[in-house]
Amino acid sequence: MPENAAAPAGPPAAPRRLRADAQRNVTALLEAAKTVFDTTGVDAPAKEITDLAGVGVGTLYRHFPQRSDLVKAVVQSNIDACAAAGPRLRAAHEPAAALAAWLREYTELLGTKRGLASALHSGDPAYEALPGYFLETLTPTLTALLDAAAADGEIRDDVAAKDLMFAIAQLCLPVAGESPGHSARMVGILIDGLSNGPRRQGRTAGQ
Amino acid sequence: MPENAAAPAGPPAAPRRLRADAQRNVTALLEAAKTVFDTTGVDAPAKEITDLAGVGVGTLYRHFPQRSDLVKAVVQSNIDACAAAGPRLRAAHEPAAALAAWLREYTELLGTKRGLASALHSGDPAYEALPGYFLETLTPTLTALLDAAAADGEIRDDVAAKDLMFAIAQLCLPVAGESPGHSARMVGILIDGLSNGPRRQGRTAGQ
DNA sequence: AGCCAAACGGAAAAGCTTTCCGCTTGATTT
DNA sequence: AAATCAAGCGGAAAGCTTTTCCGTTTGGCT
Repeated sequence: MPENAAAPAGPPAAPRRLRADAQRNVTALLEAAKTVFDTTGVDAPAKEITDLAGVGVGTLYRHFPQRSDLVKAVVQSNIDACAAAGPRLRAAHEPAAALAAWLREYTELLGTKRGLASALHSGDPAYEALPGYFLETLTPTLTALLDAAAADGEIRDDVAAKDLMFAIAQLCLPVAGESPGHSARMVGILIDGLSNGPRRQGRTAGQ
Repeated sequence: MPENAAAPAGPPAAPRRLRADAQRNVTALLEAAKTVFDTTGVDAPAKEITDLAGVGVGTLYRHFPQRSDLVKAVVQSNIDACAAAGPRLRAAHEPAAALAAWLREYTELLGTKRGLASALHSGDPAYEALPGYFLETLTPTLTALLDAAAADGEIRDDVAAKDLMFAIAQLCLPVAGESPGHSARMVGILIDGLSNGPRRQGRTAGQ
């Protein structure tokens, strides 16, 4: 029963329509936070984010009452972006290629956004809802991609979206002493393993 | 002037022997931290810990220069305790029973000490060494238990310690919307699956 | 134009971690 | 047993961060 309009993947939960400048600031903050989290880490001081966004701290805390609300919003935004990539890739590529490309994007979501993994596992009650959001948002996307590729006969049809998501998540867990690209390489092999067709070289390994 | 001395499984790294009262305080702090982390969470203020331990903050920071050092020490202590349980259980029970009991202890280590999982996955460089310590310490313990039970023919002999450890760790990852006992139940099933003997009821399910 | 609630900025408050230093005390020597 | 003194202690204060507060600005509306 969300009756409010225009809140694509909003920050916390917007009960009323935001003023134009406020909406702009929220977007700027989210963007800045994404950048800073990737650069300095999730523990970066709020000041760094507000400076980059060009707003005062008061503005940050108006929209994200707690620091964790901002982290949560960024993670959700990353998840949303990954989900949105599904239809886009499907429109631009053949089913199997779209699937492979999306899985690489998903891998990157897990591997490069350190904040995501730690938020998911932190045990902090503020992030309790995230794993659920993660699954609810991404499972349909992957299911659609899998179904399309399976319908074409390009890949095996006995893999459930959720299983694949978990398996890749598992592969992306950081293991002490492995080079950074290790996870991506393993996932590449897994992706190749989905294929029904003849072995192709360089499809998932190269960029 | 021999400055090297015994440091059983000390806090950070003790280059010289501690004075008796200092040793007592370190122990008290570790004990207090364990309690507080389990109660209030890993983010509990240091004050709560020093109060419970009955020491001043200065004392805490003398022994654990950074907050993360204390967390690290507690995690290591938990790992050590789990490792120490191996020989103890082996002495007190038959091989297969000892193995099952130890795996339950290991499950508890993963499941109830929220701090461990989040420290392992946090990405904070302060905890980088922990996954390695975890494996190095627990793998030999489990290997010994497995070998003993396998030698008796009580369990299958085609399971490597590391694989089992990872599998259980995987089962213990928190999944949104599952009851708290879910992980333990699943692990119980896995443990039963190791057995070569006739199905027994209530061995791993009950407490 | 003029109104005013929404939104802003940033100073101040609150809270945590970490440092500092004068005082206390366990161990050692005499 | 007393003296000595470096190791160790406690807690006040410094340094950072997050969070609150409030006077000022401004977008949306009439």
